[in-house]
Amino acid sequence: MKFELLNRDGSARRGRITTAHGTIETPVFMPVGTLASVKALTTEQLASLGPEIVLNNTYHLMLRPGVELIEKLGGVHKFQSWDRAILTDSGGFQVFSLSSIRKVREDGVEFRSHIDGSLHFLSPERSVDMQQRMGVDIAMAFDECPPYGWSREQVEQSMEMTHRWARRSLAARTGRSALFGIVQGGTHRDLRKRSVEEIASLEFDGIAIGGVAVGETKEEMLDTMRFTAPLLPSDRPRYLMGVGTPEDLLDGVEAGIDMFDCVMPTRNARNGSLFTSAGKVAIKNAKYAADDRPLDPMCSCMTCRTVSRAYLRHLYVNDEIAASVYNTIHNLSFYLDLLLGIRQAIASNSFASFREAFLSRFRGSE
RNA sequence: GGAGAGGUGGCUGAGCGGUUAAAAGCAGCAGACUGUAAAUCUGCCGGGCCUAGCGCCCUACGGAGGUUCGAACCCUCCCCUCUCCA
Repeated sequence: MKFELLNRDGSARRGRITTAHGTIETPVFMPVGTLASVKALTTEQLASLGPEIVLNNTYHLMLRPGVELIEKLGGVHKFQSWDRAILTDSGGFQVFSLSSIRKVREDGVEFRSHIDGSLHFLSPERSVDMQQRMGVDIAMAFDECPPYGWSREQVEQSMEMTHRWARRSLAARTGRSALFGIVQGGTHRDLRKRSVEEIASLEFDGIAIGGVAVGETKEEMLDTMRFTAPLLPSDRPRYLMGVGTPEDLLDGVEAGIDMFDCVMPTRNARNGSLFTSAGKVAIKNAKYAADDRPLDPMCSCMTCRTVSRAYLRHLYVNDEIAASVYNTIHNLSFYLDLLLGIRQAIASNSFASFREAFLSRFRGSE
Protein backbone atom coordinates (compact mmCIF):
# COMPACT_ATOMS: atom_id res chain seq x y z
CA MET A 1 0.00 0.00 0.00
CA LYS A 2 1.21 3.45 -0.88
CA PHE A 3 -0.15 6.86 0.06
CA GLU A 4 0.59 10.07 -1.83
CA LEU A 5 -0.59 13.47 -0.80
CA LEU A 6 -1.71 15.31 -3.93
CA ASN A 7 -2.62 18.71 -2.59
CA ARG A 8 -3.96 20.61 0.36
CA ASP A 9 -6.62 23.24 0.72
CA GLY A 10 -6.28 24.62 4.21
CA SER A 11 -6.18 21.54 6.40
CA ALA A 12 -8.23 19.55 3.89
CA ARG A 13 -6.17 17.04 1.95
CA ARG A 14 -6.53 15.29 -1.35
CA GLY A 15 -4.53 12.12 -1.77
CA ARG A 16 -4.26 8.76 -3.39
CA ILE A 17 -3.87 5.32 -1.87
CA THR A 18 -2.54 2.59 -4.13
CA THR A 19 -3.39 -1.01 -3.31
CA ALA A 20 -3.16 -4.34 -5.07
CA HIS A 21 -6.82 -3.81 -5.89
CA GLY A 22 -6.67 -0.41 -7.47
CA THR A 23 -6.22 3.15 -6.34
CA ILE A 24 -8.36 5.04 -3.88
CA GLU A 25 -8.79 8.77 -4.26
CA THR A 26 -9.06 10.48 -0.89
CA PRO A 27 -10.92 11.85 0.94
CA VAL A 28 -12.92 8.68 0.53
CA PHE A 29 -16.12 7.25 1.92
CA MET A 30 -16.08 3.49 2.34
CA PRO A 31 -19.48 1.78 2.18
CA VAL A 32 -19.94 -0.72 4.97
CA GLY A 33 -20.42 -4.32 3.93
CA THR A 34 -20.14 -6.07 7.26
CA LEU A 35 -20.82 -9.61 6.08
CA ALA A 36 -18.97 -9.24 2.77
CA SER A 37 -22.11 -7.63 1.44
CA VAL A 38 -23.39 -4.10 1.36
CA LYS A 39 -26.89 -4.81 2.56
CA ALA A 40 -29.58 -4.72 -0.14
CA LEU A 41 -27.11 -4.63 -3.03
CA THR A 42 -25.59 -7.21 -5.29
CA THR A 43 -21.88 -6.82 -5.88
CA GLU A 44 -22.65 -5.71 -9.42
CA GLN A 45 -25.05 -3.04 -8.22
CA LEU A 46 -22.47 -1.85 -5.72
CA ALA A 47 -19.77 -1.77 -8.38
CA SER A 48 -21.99 0.34 -10.61
CA LEU A 49 -21.88 3.06 -7.95
CA GLY A 50 -18.12 3.20 -8.29
CA PRO A 51 -16.74 2.94 -4.76
CA GLU A 52 -13.02 2.24 -4.76
CA ILE A 53 -13.03 0.48 -1.42
CA VAL A 54 -15.54 -1.18 0.89
CA LEU A 55 -15.38 -2.29 4.49
CA ASN A 56 -15.95 -5.81 5.78
CA ASN A 57 -15.94 -7.05 9.37
CA THR A 58 -13.64 -9.63 10.89
CA TYR A 59 -15.85 -10.61 13.81
CA HIS A 60 -18.89 -11.26 11.67
CA LEU A 61 -17.01 -13.12 8.94
CA MET A 62 -15.19 -15.18 11.57
CA LEU A 63 -18.55 -16.45 12.82
CA ARG A 64 -20.04 -16.95 9.39
CA PRO A 65 -18.87 -18.27 7.04
CA GLY A 66 -15.55 -18.55 8.89
CA VAL A 67 -12.14 -17.27 7.91
CA GLU A 68 -10.88 -20.77 7.07
CA LEU A 69 -13.58 -21.16 4.47
CA ILE A 70 -13.01 -17.74 2.94
CA GLU A 71 -9.31 -18.50 2.69
CA LYS A 72 -10.03 -21.86 1.13
CA LEU A 73 -12.36 -20.26 -1.41
CA GLY A 74 -9.60 -17.96 -2.58
CA GLY A 75 -9.89 -14.96 -0.31
CA VAL A 76 -12.49 -12.40 0.60
CA HIS A 77 -12.31 -10.55 -2.74
CA LYS A 78 -13.06 -13.63 -4.77
CA PHE A 79 -15.67 -14.74 -2.26
CA GLN A 80 -17.80 -11.65 -2.87
CA SER A 81 -16.64 -11.16 -6.43
CA TRP A 82 -15.22 -7.74 -5.63
CA ASP A 83 -12.01 -6.68 -7.37
CA ARG A 84 -11.57 -3.29 -5.76
CA ALA A 85 -9.99 -2.67 -2.37
CA ILE A 86 -11.31 -4.03 0.91
CA LEU A 87 -10.64 -2.81 4.44
CA THR A 88 -11.72 -4.90 7.39
CA ASP A 89 -12.55 -3.74 10.84
CA SER A 90 -10.72 -5.89 13.34
CA GLY A 91 -13.70 -6.67 15.55
CA GLY A 92 -12.78 -3.83 17.88
CA PHE A 93 -16.14 -2.21 17.34
CA GLN A 94 -17.89 -5.40 18.43
CA VAL A 95 -16.03 -5.12 21.74
CA PHE A 96 -18.22 -2.04 22.12
CA SER A 97 -21.43 -2.96 20.34
CA LEU A 98 -21.62 -6.51 21.70
CA SER A 99 -20.45 -5.62 25.19
CA SER A 100 -23.16 -7.74 26.79
CA ILE A 101 -21.86 -10.98 25.29
CA ARG A 102 -18.13 -10.57 25.58
CA LYS A 103 -15.36 -10.52 28.17
CA VAL A 104 -12.29 -8.34 27.78
CA ARG A 105 -8.97 -9.58 29.11
CA GLU A 106 -5.42 -8.44 28.61
CA ASP A 107 -4.73 -11.21 26.12
CA GLY A 108 -7.89 -10.58 24.11
CA VAL A 109 -11.66 -10.74 24.05
CA GLU A 110 -13.89 -13.74 24.50
CA PHE A 111 -17.12 -13.50 22.57
CA ARG A 112 -20.24 -15.56 23.02
CA SER A 113 -21.46 -15.81 19.44
CA HIS A 114 -24.65 -13.80 19.02
CA ILE A 115 -25.73 -16.48 16.55
CA ASP A 116 -25.39 -19.74 18.45
CA GLY A 117 -23.73 -18.90 21.75
CA SER A 118 -20.48 -20.61 20.84
CA LEU A 119 -17.27 -19.25 22.29
CA HIS A 120 -14.87 -17.26 20.11
CA PHE A 121 -11.62 -15.60 21.05
CA LEU A 122 -10.34 -12.51 19.35
CA SER A 123 -6.91 -11.13 20.14
CA PRO A 124 -4.64 -8.73 18.28
CA GLU A 125 -2.73 -11.66 16.84
CA ARG A 126 -5.79 -13.65 15.85
CA SER A 127 -7.61 -10.66 14.38
CA VAL A 128 -4.67 -9.50 12.27
CA ASP A 129 -3.95 -13.05 11.21
CA MET A 130 -7.54 -13.59 10.09
CA GLN A 131 -7.66 -10.31 8.21
CA GLN A 132 -4.46 -11.20 6.40
CA ARG A 133 -5.63 -14.69 5.61
CA MET A 134 -8.78 -13.28 4.07
CA GLY A 135 -6.50 -11.22 1.88
CA VAL A 136 -7.81 -7.76 2.70
CA ASP A 137 -5.98 -4.71 1.43
CA ILE A 138 -6.13 -2.85 4.70
CA ALA A 139 -6.40 -4.53 8.08
CA MET A 140 -7.15 -2.71 11.30
CA ALA A 141 -5.35 -3.22 14.58
CA PHE A 142 -7.49 -4.89 17.24
CA ASP A 143 -8.57 -2.27 19.75
CA GLU A 144 -11.00 -1.76 22.54
CA CYS A 145 -13.65 0.80 21.70
CA PRO A 146 -14.72 2.19 25.10
CA PRO A 147 -18.31 3.27 25.67
CA TYR A 148 -19.13 6.89 26.42
CA GLY A 149 -20.11 6.54 30.06
CA TRP A 150 -16.72 5.38 31.30
CA SER A 151 -14.66 7.28 33.81
CA ARG A 152 -11.47 8.94 32.73
CA GLU A 153 -9.48 6.25 34.56
CA GLN A 154 -11.29 3.47 32.76
CA VAL A 155 -10.79 5.16 29.40
CA GLU A 156 -7.12 5.68 30.17
CA GLN A 157 -6.56 2.07 31.15
CA SER A 158 -8.46 0.88 28.12
CA MET A 159 -6.39 3.16 25.91
CA GLU A 160 -3.18 1.81 27.34
CA MET A 161 -4.30 -1.72 26.66
CA THR A 162 -5.20 -0.70 23.10
CA HIS A 163 -1.64 0.61 22.80
CA ARG A 164 -0.22 -2.71 23.94
CA TRP A 165 -2.57 -4.44 21.54
CA ALA A 166 -1.36 -2.12 18.77
CA ARG A 167 2.20 -3.38 19.17
CA ARG A 168 0.96 -6.96 19.24
CA SER A 169 -1.11 -6.33 16.10
CA LEU A 170 1.99 -5.01 14.36
CA ALA A 171 4.03 -8.00 15.46
CA ALA A 172 1.47 -10.24 13.78
CA ARG A 173 1.76 -8.45 10.47
CA THR A 174 3.18 -10.55 7.66
CA GLY A 175 3.03 -7.89 4.96
CA ARG A 176 0.14 -9.40 3.06
CA SER A 177 -2.17 -6.57 4.14
CA ALA A 178 -1.51 -2.99 5.09
CA LEU A 179 -2.17 -2.38 8.77
CA PHE A 180 -3.69 0.71 10.37
CA GLY A 181 -3.38 1.64 14.04
CA ILE A 182 -6.21 3.12 16.06
CA VAL A 183 -6.08 6.10 18.39
CA GLN A 184 -8.34 6.00 21.45
CA GLY A 185 -8.70 8.22 24.53
CA GLY A 186 -12.40 9.01 24.63
CA THR A 187 -13.28 12.68 24.85
CA HIS A 188 -10.15 13.55 26.81
CA ARG A 189 -7.77 15.73 24.84
CA ASP A 190 -4.68 14.81 26.82
CA LEU A 191 -5.42 11.12 26.41
CA ARG A 192 -6.03 11.56 22.70
CA LYS A 193 -2.71 13.37 22.42
CA ARG A 194 -0.89 10.61 24.25
CA SER A 195 -2.61 8.02 22.12
CA VAL A 196 -1.59 9.75 18.91
CA GLU A 197 2.00 9.96 20.11
CA GLU A 198 2.04 6.27 20.88
CA ILE A 199 0.22 4.99 17.78
CA ALA A 200 1.98 7.37 15.37
CA SER A 201 5.35 6.24 16.67
CA LEU A 202 4.64 2.73 15.42
CA GLU A 203 5.07 1.42 11.90
CA PHE A 204 1.45 1.55 10.87
CA ASP A 205 0.50 2.25 7.27
CA GLY A 206 -2.27 4.57 8.35
CA ILE A 207 -3.77 5.94 11.54
CA ALA A 208 -7.40 5.85 12.55
CA ILE A 209 -9.33 7.80 15.13
CA GLY A 210 -11.56 5.32 16.91
CA GLY A 211 -13.91 5.45 19.85
CA VAL A 212 -15.88 8.32 18.42
CA ALA A 213 -19.66 8.66 17.93
CA VAL A 214 -20.32 6.15 20.70
CA GLY A 215 -22.83 8.22 22.65
CA GLU A 216 -21.03 11.48 23.34
CA THR A 217 -22.60 14.74 22.22
CA LYS A 218 -22.02 16.07 18.75
CA GLU A 219 -19.96 18.87 20.22
CA GLU A 220 -17.71 16.44 22.08
CA MET A 221 -17.36 14.32 18.99
CA LEU A 222 -16.37 17.27 16.84
CA ASP A 223 -14.04 18.64 19.49
CA THR A 224 -12.30 15.28 19.77
CA MET A 225 -12.02 14.95 16.02
CA ARG A 226 -10.84 18.52 15.45
CA PHE A 227 -8.32 18.24 18.25
CA THR A 228 -6.97 14.85 17.24
CA ALA A 229 -6.87 14.98 13.44
CA PRO A 230 -4.17 17.68 13.16
CA LEU A 231 -1.94 15.72 15.54
CA LEU A 232 -1.84 12.78 13.15
CA PRO A 233 1.19 12.36 10.88
CA SER A 234 0.52 13.93 7.51
CA ASP A 235 2.40 11.36 5.45
CA ARG A 236 -0.02 8.57 6.24
CA PRO A 237 -3.77 8.22 5.63
CA ARG A 238 -5.99 9.46 8.44
CA TYR A 239 -9.14 7.48 8.97
CA LEU A 240 -12.07 8.62 11.13
CA MET A 241 -13.83 5.42 12.04
CA GLY A 242 -17.60 5.10 11.92
CA VAL A 243 -18.41 8.69 11.00
CA GLY A 244 -20.88 9.95 9.93
CA THR A 245 -23.52 12.32 8.68
CA PRO A 246 -22.86 14.41 5.56
CA GLU A 247 -22.07 17.35 7.82
CA ASP A 248 -19.68 15.20 9.84
CA LEU A 249 -17.82 14.25 6.68
CA LEU A 250 -17.37 17.89 5.72
CA ASP A 251 -16.16 18.69 9.22
CA GLY A 252 -13.81 15.72 9.06
CA VAL A 253 -12.34 16.70 5.72
CA GLU A 254 -11.92 20.23 6.96
CA ALA A 255 -9.92 18.85 9.89
CA GLY A 256 -7.72 16.83 7.58
CA ILE A 257 -9.34 13.40 7.55
CA ASP A 258 -8.79 11.21 4.48
CA MET A 259 -11.03 8.20 5.06
CA PHE A 260 -14.51 7.60 6.46
CA ASP A 261 -16.88 4.72 6.85
CA CYS A 262 -20.36 4.67 8.31
CA VAL A 263 -23.45 2.49 8.25
CA MET A 264 -25.58 5.60 8.09
CA PRO A 265 -26.26 5.78 4.36
CA THR A 266 -27.03 2.08 4.09
CA ARG A 267 -28.93 1.58 7.34
CA ASN A 268 -30.89 4.79 6.99
CA ALA A 269 -31.75 3.80 3.43
CA ARG A 270 -33.34 0.60 4.69
CA ASN A 271 -35.18 2.62 7.33
CA GLY A 272 -36.53 5.07 4.79
CA SER A 273 -34.34 8.02 5.74
CA LEU A 274 -32.85 9.42 2.56
CA PHE A 275 -30.18 12.05 2.03
CA THR A 276 -30.74 14.63 -0.67
CA SER A 277 -29.04 17.84 -1.67
CA ALA A 278 -31.95 19.65 -0.01
CA GLY A 279 -31.70 17.73 3.25
CA LYS A 280 -33.10 14.53 4.71
CA VAL A 281 -36.25 12.99 3.30
CA ALA A 282 -38.31 10.59 5.43
CA ILE A 283 -39.82 8.83 2.45
CA LYS A 284 -42.58 7.22 4.49
CA ASN A 285 -44.11 10.61 5.29
CA ALA A 286 -47.63 11.03 3.99
CA LYS A 287 -46.68 14.20 2.14
CA TYR A 288 -44.81 12.14 -0.47
CA ALA A 289 -47.75 9.89 -1.32
CA ALA A 290 -48.56 11.75 -4.52
CA ASP A 291 -45.21 13.43 -5.07
CA ASP A 292 -44.17 12.53 -8.59
CA ARG A 293 -40.85 14.37 -8.46
CA PRO A 294 -37.56 12.48 -8.37
CA LEU A 295 -36.19 12.01 -4.87
CA ASP A 296 -33.37 14.47 -5.54
CA PRO A 297 -33.48 16.38 -8.80
CA MET A 298 -29.80 17.20 -8.35
CA CYS A 299 -28.88 13.50 -8.20
CA SER A 300 -28.15 11.36 -11.23
CA CYS A 301 -28.27 7.96 -9.56
CA MET A 302 -30.38 5.15 -10.97
CA THR A 303 -33.07 5.73 -8.35
CA CYS A 304 -33.45 9.43 -9.05
CA ARG A 305 -33.29 8.86 -12.81
CA THR A 306 -36.02 6.25 -12.87
CA VAL A 307 -38.58 6.50 -10.07
CA SER A 308 -40.63 9.07 -8.17
CA ARG A 309 -40.92 9.84 -4.48
CA ALA A 310 -44.48 8.54 -4.61
CA TYR A 311 -43.22 5.20 -5.91
CA LEU A 312 -40.40 5.04 -3.36
CA ARG A 313 -42.90 5.72 -0.59
CA HIS A 314 -45.22 3.08 -1.96
CA LEU A 315 -42.42 0.50 -1.98
CA TYR A 316 -41.32 1.42 1.53
CA VAL A 317 -44.80 1.39 3.02
CA ASN A 318 -45.42 -2.03 1.52
CA ASP A 319 -42.13 -3.48 2.76
CA GLU A 320 -41.07 -4.22 -0.76
CA ILE A 321 -37.48 -5.41 -1.05
CA ALA A 322 -36.96 -3.00 -3.92
CA ALA A 323 -37.41 -0.13 -1.46
CA SER A 324 -34.15 -1.08 0.25
CA VAL A 325 -32.42 -1.51 -3.09
CA TYR A 326 -33.50 1.85 -4.53
CA ASN A 327 -32.90 3.66 -1.26
CA THR A 328 -29.48 2.14 -0.69
CA ILE A 329 -28.40 2.93 -4.23
CA HIS A 330 -29.45 6.51 -3.75
CA ASN A 331 -27.95 7.09 -0.31
CA LEU A 332 -24.64 5.55 -1.29
CA SER A 333 -24.60 7.55 -4.50
CA PHE A 334 -25.26 10.65 -2.48
CA TYR A 335 -22.32 9.95 -0.17
CA LEU A 336 -20.00 8.98 -3.00
CA ASP A 337 -21.00 12.07 -4.98
CA LEU A 338 -20.43 14.23 -1.93
CA LEU A 339 -16.91 12.89 -1.57
CA LEU A 340 -16.28 13.35 -5.31
CA GLY A 341 -17.37 16.96 -4.99
CA ILE A 342 -15.13 17.39 -1.98
CA ARG A 343 -12.11 16.01 -3.84
CA GLN A 344 -12.74 18.26 -6.82
CA ALA A 345 -13.15 21.25 -4.52
CA ILE A 346 -9.88 20.54 -2.74
CA ALA A 347 -8.16 20.10 -6.10
CA SER A 348 -9.28 23.56 -7.09
CA ASN A 349 -8.67 25.04 -3.67
CA SER A 350 -12.31 25.82 -3.14
CA PHE A 351 -13.23 23.44 -0.36
CA ALA A 352 -14.50 26.15 1.98
CA SER A 353 -16.94 27.55 -0.54
CA PHE A 354 -17.99 24.08 -1.63
CA ARG A 355 -18.74 23.25 1.99
CA GLU A 356 -20.77 26.41 2.49
CA ALA A 357 -22.75 25.87 -0.68
CA PHE A 358 -23.49 22.27 0.20
CA LEU A 359 -24.56 23.08 3.75
CA SER A 360 -26.79 25.97 2.83
CA ARG A 361 -28.73 23.73 0.45
CA PHE A 362 -28.66 20.72 2.74
CA ARG A 363 -29.78 22.64 5.81
CA GLY A 364 -32.33 24.79 4.04
CA SER A 365 -35.75 23.33 4.59
CA GLU A 366 -36.91 20.75 2.08
C1' G B 1 -88.60 -24.45 10.29
C1' G B 2 -85.16 -26.36 14.51
C1' A B 3 -80.33 -26.12 17.50
C1' G B 4 -76.09 -23.39 18.74
C1' A B 5 -72.38 -19.31 18.61
C1' G B 6 -71.66 -14.28 18.34
C1' G B 7 -72.15 -8.71 17.60
C1' U B 8 -66.11 -4.33 21.35
C1' G B 9 -62.39 1.66 18.86
C1' G B 10 -60.36 1.95 10.85
C1' C B 11 -59.46 -3.80 10.92
C1' U B 12 -58.42 -8.49 13.72
C1' G B 13 -59.32 -9.47 18.64
C1' A B 14 -58.92 -9.62 24.57
C1' G B 15 -62.03 -8.14 28.43
C1' C B 16 -67.02 -10.59 31.16
C1' G B 17 -69.74 -5.76 37.84
C1' G B 18 -65.72 -0.98 39.87
C1' U B 19 -58.37 -0.18 39.17
C1' U B 20 -61.80 0.54 31.37
C1' A B 21 -61.28 5.86 27.05
C1' A B 22 -61.22 -0.16 27.01
C1' A B 23 -55.15 -5.51 26.41
C1' A B 24 -52.50 -7.03 22.15
C1' G B 25 -51.51 -7.09 16.98
C1' C B 26 -52.34 -4.63 12.34
C1' A B 27 -53.28 -0.17 9.75
C1' G B 28 -52.38 5.20 10.34
C1' C B 29 -49.11 9.58 11.94
C1' A B 30 -44.32 11.15 13.39
C1' G B 31 -39.24 10.53 15.18
C1' A B 32 -34.47 8.06 15.74
C1' C B 33 -30.41 5.58 13.42
C1' U B 34 -22.69 7.42 13.12
C1' G B 35 -15.77 1.16 12.74
C1' U B 36 -24.20 -2.93 11.36
C1' A B 37 -26.84 -8.85 16.54
C1' A B 38 -31.00 -3.38 12.68
C1' A B 39 -35.66 -4.45 5.88
C1' U B 40 -34.61 -2.11 13.13
C1' C B 41 -36.21 0.69 17.27
C1' U B 42 -39.17 4.60 19.79
C1' G B 43 -43.39 7.79 20.51
C1' C B 44 -48.54 9.15 19.32
C1' C B 45 -53.02 6.98 17.93
C1' G B 46 -62.10 8.94 20.08
C1' G B 47 -63.06 14.41 20.74
C1' G B 48 -62.81 19.05 23.44
C1' C B 49 -61.03 22.41 27.42
C1' C B 50 -57.54 24.61 30.41
C1' U B 51 -55.05 26.87 35.96
C1' A B 52 -51.79 21.46 31.29
C1' G B 53 -52.86 17.86 36.21
C1' C B 54 -51.20 11.01 36.83
C1' G B 55 -56.98 17.54 35.73
C1' C B 56 -62.05 18.38 33.90
C1' C B 57 -66.03 17.64 30.32
C1' C B 58 -68.32 15.13 26.20
C1' U B 59 -68.89 10.71 23.12
C1' A B 60 -68.02 5.19 22.88
C1' C B 61 -68.33 -1.58 23.46
C1' G B 62 -75.50 -3.61 17.73
C1' G B 63 -80.56 -0.91 19.54
C1' A B 64 -84.14 0.13 23.49
C1' G B 65 -85.36 -0.64 28.38
C1' G B 66 -84.12 -2.63 33.34
C1' U B 67 -81.17 -4.41 37.92
C1' U B 68 -77.14 -1.92 40.74
C1' C B 69 -74.04 3.16 44.59
C1' G B 70 -71.63 1.63 39.83
C1' A B 71 -72.62 -2.11 33.57
C1' A B 72 -68.78 -3.35 27.56
C1' C B 73 -69.57 -7.05 31.36
C1' C B 74 -76.08 -9.21 34.77
C1' C B 75 -81.69 -9.35 33.08
C1' U B 76 -85.76 -8.40 29.21
C1' C B 77 -87.27 -7.37 24.33
C1' C B 78 -85.73 -6.09 19.41
C1' C B 79 -82.21 -5.93 15.14
C1' C B 80 -78.17 -8.26 12.64
C1' U B 81 -74.31 -11.98 11.48
C1' C B 82 -72.19 -16.97 11.37
C1' U B 83 -72.22 -22.56 12.01
C1' C B 84 -74.93 -27.12 12.17
C1' C B 85 -79.63 -29.99 11.43
C1' A B 86 -84.03 -30.26 8.35
